[in-house]
Amino acid sequence: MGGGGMDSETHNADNGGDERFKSKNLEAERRRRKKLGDRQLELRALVPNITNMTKSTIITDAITYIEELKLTVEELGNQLLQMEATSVDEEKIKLKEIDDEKEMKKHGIKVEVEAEVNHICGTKLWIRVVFQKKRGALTKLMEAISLLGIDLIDTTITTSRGAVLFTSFGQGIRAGLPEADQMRKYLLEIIRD
Amino acid sequence: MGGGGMDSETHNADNGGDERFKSKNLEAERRRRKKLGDRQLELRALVPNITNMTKSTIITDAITYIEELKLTVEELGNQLLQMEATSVDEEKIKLKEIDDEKEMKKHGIKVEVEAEVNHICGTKLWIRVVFQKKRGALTKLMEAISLLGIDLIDTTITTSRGAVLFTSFGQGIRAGLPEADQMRKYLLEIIRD
DNA sequence: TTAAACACGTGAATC
DNA sequence: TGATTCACGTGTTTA
Repeated sequence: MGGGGMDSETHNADNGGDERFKSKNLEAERRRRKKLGDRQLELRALVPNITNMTKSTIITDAITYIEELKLTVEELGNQLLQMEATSVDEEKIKLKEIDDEKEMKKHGIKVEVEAEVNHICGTKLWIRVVFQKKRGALTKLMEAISLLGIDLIDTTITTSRGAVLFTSFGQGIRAGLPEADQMRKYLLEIIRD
Repeated sequence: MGGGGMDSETHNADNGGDERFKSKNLEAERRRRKKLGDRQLELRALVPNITNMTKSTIITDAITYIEELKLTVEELGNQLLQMEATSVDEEKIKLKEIDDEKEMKKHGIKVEVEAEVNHICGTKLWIRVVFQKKRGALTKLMEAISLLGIDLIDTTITTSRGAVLFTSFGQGIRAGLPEADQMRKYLLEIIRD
């Protein structure tokens, strides 16, 4: 930590222990340097990727760090935008489902799920299911019916005011078809989820 | 732009017009200052919110800017994480779709396939599919239609002599409904596989 | 030793 | 004016 450029040759032998000249801004300049040094230290502490301790490199590292952060922000923003764009449809669907639910309630359809299974003759049967419209519900219902071993001969599906009416005439393909009431309860469970 | 702290009192009258002393590192120090100044300028150019042109404030502004960027990155990351968490279902659906496709190929419906998709008005459309009866085929078809973003308003399914006639009146729930012919080909692929 | 980095005190400039 | 900032040349330290 060397002394400054203050002229060291003009040593004052005549002035004794007194100070030589003392610029007015000497102390102020010291404060300024101190402050600046502190700032640089703070900046250095904030930047993670430090290549060197020198003053120039601190600033350089800070620059590269800022650029990295900017890039990261941009990338994240893009990803988020893309995500939002793709999930807009999902949101719409959900909103539509809510609308369906509200509409259904508005029209006083209180019965959430209703199922009826009737044997007709032999393995022939008749199914009627009423439920609130919901994504995947119909597919699950048909899958369940298929798993019960029922072949759908003639089916009508009608959607109205957020409700779905499923009516079908079918036939069991296996010998041991379950009881009607059992099937009904099973289908109810499926639809109720 | 004043001259430096070089001792001005030790003025050399004897050396005439020649340079006075010229420290060895004078030029190097000039280069160093130049470089440092350039870095600071670069940093200043990179930071948008500049409160003051002074050297200290440039660094201060850079610090606050970095902190802002960090915060922004964190926020965006959290949002993205949340979004990804909510869109996991979407991924699951897609994976399930692939699985179902494989399973469908295992079951296989190879003959007698016919599909027709007609736009009616806006997102409303009419679908007709004829195919050979096979276990699970109907379920897959309905799931495919659901995946296309089509709400089935009114549907009739009739089975006769091993063939299935599927007729439906539906409506797209998403904005970007594919072209009729495209959907037709998609349904054909689903059924044929 | 050389070369680079640094802190210092100072004069000038800016507000 | 007075307070503050800056660039400069220098001596010293460090690698």
